[in-house]
Amino acid sequence: MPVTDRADLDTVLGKAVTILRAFRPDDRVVSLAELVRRTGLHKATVHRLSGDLVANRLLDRADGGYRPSRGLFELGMLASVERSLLELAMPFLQDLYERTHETVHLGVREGHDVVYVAKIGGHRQARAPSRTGGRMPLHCTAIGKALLAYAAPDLRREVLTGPLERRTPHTVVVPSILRGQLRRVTETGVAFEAEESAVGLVCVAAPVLGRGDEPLAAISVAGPTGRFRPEGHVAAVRAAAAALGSTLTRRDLLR
Amino acid sequence: MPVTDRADLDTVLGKAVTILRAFRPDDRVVSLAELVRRTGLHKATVHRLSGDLVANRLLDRADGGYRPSRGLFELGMLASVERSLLELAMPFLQDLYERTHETVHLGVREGHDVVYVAKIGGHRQARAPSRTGGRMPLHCTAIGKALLAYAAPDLRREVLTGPLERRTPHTVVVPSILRGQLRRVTETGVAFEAEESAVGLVCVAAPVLGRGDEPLAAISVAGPTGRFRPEGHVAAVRAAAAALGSTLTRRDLLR
DNA sequence: CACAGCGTATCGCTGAACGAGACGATGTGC
DNA sequence: GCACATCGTCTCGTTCAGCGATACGCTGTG
Repeated sequence: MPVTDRADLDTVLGKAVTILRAFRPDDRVVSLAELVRRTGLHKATVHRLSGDLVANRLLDRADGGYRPSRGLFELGMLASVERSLLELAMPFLQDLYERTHETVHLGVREGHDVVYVAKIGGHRQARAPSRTGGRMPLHCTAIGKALLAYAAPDLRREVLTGPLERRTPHTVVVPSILRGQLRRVTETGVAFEAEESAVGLVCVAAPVLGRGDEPLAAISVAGPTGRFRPEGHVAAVRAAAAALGSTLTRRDLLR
Repeated sequence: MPVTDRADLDTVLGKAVTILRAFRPDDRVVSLAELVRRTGLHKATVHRLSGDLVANRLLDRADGGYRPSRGLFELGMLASVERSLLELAMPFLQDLYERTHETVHLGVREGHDVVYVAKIGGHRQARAPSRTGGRMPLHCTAIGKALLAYAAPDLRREVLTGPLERRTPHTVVVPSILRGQLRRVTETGVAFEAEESAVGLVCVAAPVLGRGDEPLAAISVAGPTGRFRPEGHVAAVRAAAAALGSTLTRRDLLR
């Protein structure tokens, strides 16, 4: 029921963007027919526009279909805000990784989702569904809870009253419980997640606070259930987030 | 004289892409007038299309202009080849960083350029002009030389006979000298760069070889002139590249 | 005050984009 | 073997989205 940010389908540009967004992170190639199905556009239109997108180097032809190209990757990296945030954050994420040797995430809020700006991990990387540039609902991830706990009350209310999508059997879908968790986050400065977004994954996160009201981002450390003890990394995550926060404040990263 | 991949300016899509590509990595916001100047398109056209791009969440309005948005970043991350390469490579890049604590790059070839797919660094990061998603000419970077030395003879000839752009006083612009360097690269398995792309920056790289002829990518370690001794990292870079190469081969990263 | 540069808005004209539909190739079940 | 479905590609007449010349108002600036 969200006012889906659906692109304007009456304009060429809108259709092209719709086609691009029809690709999902995990498919290698998508056939013309599949694109038609996903977008709901006319076959001839998708055929023609896909051809144009290839000509403009936003898509590649491959086997029996299309896939997003390197040119699209390059374009995406022009997003200045993400890039400068990423570049400033990288040293701190590296430190954190080196201290923990677990999967480290950096995420920002967009609507009711968290968008992962960076994900770094080593060989024994947890099987996390997160991807750089990917999305997850706020309410079922540690990063999301960290962002939500420190966000504007209006936003928090919105999320708490809206439907809380169940991702795993452990996802917290009861508003009152979630509210309690968020209160604890503001008390302790860290947020936890226990297999709420993906089975087998636990996580601890801390918000990156700037001068403004809304947190600028959040940092998390994730690992597999069992071996990984999130409590053991509280100090490290908190320190990394705080250090990044004061750096960003000093550099005055504008909204 | 390269058949510049200039987008088709007779189509809406081509113009839109042209506008997007008019943004440079380092500008925060770009005014309408500046976009008009850079693209050569009509003022009214840029005005209208920029509006459409904002409506489709590929651009943001900011202060007195536009800038690439988070939506564009997300789209870019759909590029599957880059993403899967990046995800498989990350652990090895992390190891390399941890061993060296210097700036680590992963790059692939695109035309006569290297495109950086990843860049990780710590606090004492070298002041490198490289950026994730950015480009550099092949002939003046360590990664580029590594890719070039192992590339198809045709490509090597093309680059060597074409103009060799001078980036710094140290850029190698004499074909015969460059050819000699490339020969040494194939003999030793590593490529060097000494302030050839940016003053104050030295670099050592090794190719990531797969089953095919063309190298899949290259890995480099970079640091500031003076303190940083590239020779000291030869073994580490070579090891990382080899390990990644065999992993990619095993996983059969196609094309 | 004159002028230049900017963002925005208007408005007829025209050709790019549209989508119904045809067509050939391939695959699949009977 | 045939009937049928699915797919990618292409054609073609219609029409409306996109076009750009032009105008306007709002800055600064000499």
